[in-house]
Amino acid sequence: MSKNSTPQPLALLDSPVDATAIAAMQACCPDLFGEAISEEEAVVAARVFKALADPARVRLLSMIAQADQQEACVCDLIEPVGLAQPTVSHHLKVLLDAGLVERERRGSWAYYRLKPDALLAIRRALGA
Amino acid sequence: MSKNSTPQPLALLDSPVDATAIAAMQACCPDLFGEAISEEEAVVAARVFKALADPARVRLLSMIAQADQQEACVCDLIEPVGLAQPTVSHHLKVLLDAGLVERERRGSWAYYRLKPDALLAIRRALGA
DNA sequence: ATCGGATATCGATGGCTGTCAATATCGACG
DNA sequence: CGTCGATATTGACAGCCATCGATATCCGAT
Repeated sequence: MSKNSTPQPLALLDSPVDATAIAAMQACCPDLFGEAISEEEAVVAARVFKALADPARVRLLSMIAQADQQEACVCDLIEPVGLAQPTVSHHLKVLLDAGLVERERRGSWAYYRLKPDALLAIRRALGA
Repeated sequence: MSKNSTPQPLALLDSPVDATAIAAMQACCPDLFGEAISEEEAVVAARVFKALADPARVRLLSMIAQADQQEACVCDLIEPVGLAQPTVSHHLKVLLDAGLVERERRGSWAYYRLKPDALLAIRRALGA
C-alpha cells in the first residue's frame, strides 16, 4: 500500500517566481488549522516556518525587532550574533526571501527592517 | 574578526531531557520579538518552528485539526497525506516531540490529538 | 499460543543546509 | 580612477533530514 510517494525531488520548494513566502501565505492561507488546506498551501506555509527554524535567524529577527526603528545595519548584527559575516548575510537573505524583513541600502550600509505584517500573517495562519 | 564561531556541532539542538519544545518555549520565551532573547531561547524557539517547517507536517497538523474531536488515527492520515506509513509515523513523532500533538493508544490504533495550548504559545511568542 | 492488522523503529540513501574562507560587488571618498 | 570599508556571492564541506523498504513491536481476536 501507499505506492503514491513523491518522486519529484522537492521541486515545489523552489520559490515559484518573485513573491516572498509571506506574500504567498497572505494570499492563500488565512487559517491553516481552521480549514482543509492543499499541498501547495502547506508548502507555502512550511517555507515561512523554515525561515524561522534556525536559532541564528530567530536571534537576528529578535535583534532587529529590538533595534531603534525596528531596523538594524548588518555591521551591528555580526558581533552580537557571533557568526562570520557571510553567514549573517546568508541568514538575512533567507529572512528577506521569506518576506519577514525588508532591505534598504543607505550609503555603504544595508539596513534590514522588520516587516510587521509578516508576523501578523503568521499569527493569523496559526488561528487568530 | 568574528573568530567566535560555533565549534560544537549543534549539540544544543538535541532535546535536553524530557520536556517538549513547546513546554520549553512556554517556560522561557513569552515574546520573542518584544525583548532581547538569549541563545538558548532562540534554540528552543527554532526547535518549535522546525517542527512546522515541513509541508507534510503542516498538512498532518491541519488534518488533525480538521478531524472530529481534533484527533485522528494514523491509519486515516496515511492515504490523504500520500506518504508511506513509516514516513507518516516519523512526522507524527516530530510533532509529538515538539509538543504540538499528544498521542493516545486505543486498541490497536494510535490517535493523535491537537494540543490547543501549543498553537497559542506560538502565537504569543510571535507577539500577542 | 498464534495470527493478523496497526504502528513504530532501523538502516540506507539522496538532497538540503549552515558554516566558513576566498572572492566579487557596491558605494563613498579622495 | 583607485582605494577602502561594507556587503553579497561562490565554492567546499560536514552534518542534518525526508523518504522508503524491511523489520520489529504491540494488541486484539481467534
